[in-house]
Amino acid sequence: MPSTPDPSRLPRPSSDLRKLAPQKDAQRPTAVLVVIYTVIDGDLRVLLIHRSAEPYRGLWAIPGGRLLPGESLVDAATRKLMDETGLEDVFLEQLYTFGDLDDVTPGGSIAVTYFALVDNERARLAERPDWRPEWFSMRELPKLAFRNEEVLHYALERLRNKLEYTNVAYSLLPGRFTLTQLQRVYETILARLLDKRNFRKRMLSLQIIQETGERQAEGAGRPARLYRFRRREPVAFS
Amino acid sequence: MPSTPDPSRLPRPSSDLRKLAPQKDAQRPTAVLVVIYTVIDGDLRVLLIHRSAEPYRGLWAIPGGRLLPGESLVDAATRKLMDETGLEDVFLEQLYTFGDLDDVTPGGSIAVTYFALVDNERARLAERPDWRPEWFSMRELPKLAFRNEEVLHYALERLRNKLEYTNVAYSLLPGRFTLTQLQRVYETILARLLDKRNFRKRMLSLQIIQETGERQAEGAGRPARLYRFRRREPVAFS
DNA sequence: CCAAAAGTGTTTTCCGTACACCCATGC
DNA sequence: GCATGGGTGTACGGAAAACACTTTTGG
Repeated sequence: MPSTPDPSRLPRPSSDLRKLAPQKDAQRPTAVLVVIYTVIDGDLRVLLIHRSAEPYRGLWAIPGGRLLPGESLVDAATRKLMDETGLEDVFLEQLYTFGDLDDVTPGGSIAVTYFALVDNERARLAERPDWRPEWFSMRELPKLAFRNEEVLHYALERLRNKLEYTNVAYSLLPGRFTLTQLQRVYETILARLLDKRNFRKRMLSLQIIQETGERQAEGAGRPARLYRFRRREPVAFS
Repeated sequence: MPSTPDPSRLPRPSSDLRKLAPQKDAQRPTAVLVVIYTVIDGDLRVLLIHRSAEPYRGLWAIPGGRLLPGESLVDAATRKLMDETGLEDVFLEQLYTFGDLDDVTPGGSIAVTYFALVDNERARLAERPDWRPEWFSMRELPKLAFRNEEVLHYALERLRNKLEYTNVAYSLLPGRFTLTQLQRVYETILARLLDKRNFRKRMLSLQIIQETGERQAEGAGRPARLYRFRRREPVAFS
């Protein structure tokens, strides 16, 4: 964006700068990355892409790519998410913009990162021989390209925060779910056990979920009530 | 950043794209903007630059500019802050990355925004006839360029949040200050009155400030004790 | 002595946490 | 009838919120 130029520092003729570093640096390349999380088997997992070419061939990376002409940032993130999971109406939020991930491109590049939460049951991973997507447990990450560890850990921190004071979990669960399922999701992401009674009390008092009237039996044991989120869009508490 | 290319959607020969929209869009120009807040006379103010050239000549805009070759994002923000205020060791944090502010540059541009908090007493605004900087009350903003209103309101929201659970106020006050001064800063930013006793109890119990042993009398009235922040760097509570 | 600003405690309410047993169903 | 998972209430402690008067100084 042009915005305000920089006429303050005096002894810096902009023509000189232009000569030293033309387009290349003034227009550093920009990519959009999307950290996609899901919960499978009580395990927080992240979608990574197997790199089939240099740089970092053979390592794994957060899905992402360049902006298309005329495409907005969030549209690019939405498109990547759709490409990789087939999903669209899920939680997706800008995370952070990194200027220091890329140690390969001369002059560096800029990565605008987003993070998304998907219900594993609904996600359909793209099937391709190269640039293959795969879910990885956050507890056993493979070797990553482009300092992507940093992005993943930052995203996890944000996810944990969001979980505490918003209803983002809606995006990790099917339309109807039991309170135990919901609690498992929370426990998985927060990496600690929660008290069943306190958890239920809190979820119900926050008014973010409601009973459906339906029940679901799984194997032995008393059938569980099914609930749904009142709103399937981000809502912050208090 | 190159990261994972996008080999998923098949019928899109990249050579065609290149023809339709060459460098221009694949490397959309990037600027760094810095929202700089201060508190003057119980008023939250923001530093704006008077635009001396098109586009949006005569309107006011958030200070910002292009990245220099090899410069990191935070370095660019730090440099802008220094250029405009002469200050360096103040609170500065990335805010958000906007892709939709610029309705002038063909193909758009990307604005990575930061926000900073400065002590008005220490700030020395750049003196220049053109691109003149000036403090504006957030309650009486002038006509702004580039949808900058959106950025300012988002920044204010973040500032209010940060104020509640971090010590960022250190960056808005001189090294020594009275509890009443501190309370005024909080009230100004939060736009509501606070209870003196509860405020003091909280500030002291959080252990973020400490007595200096000094006192300060201003006009009539009992002299106030002077305090300082224990740490002049961002710290989150609890 | 009076105006002006600093400083100080107690009570109540609310929320988070700790904690253990009964209920409904399948096999 | 027993194993399995679902479902429930109460007591405690700490933090936030409400609320009014005394103290110290300058003029």
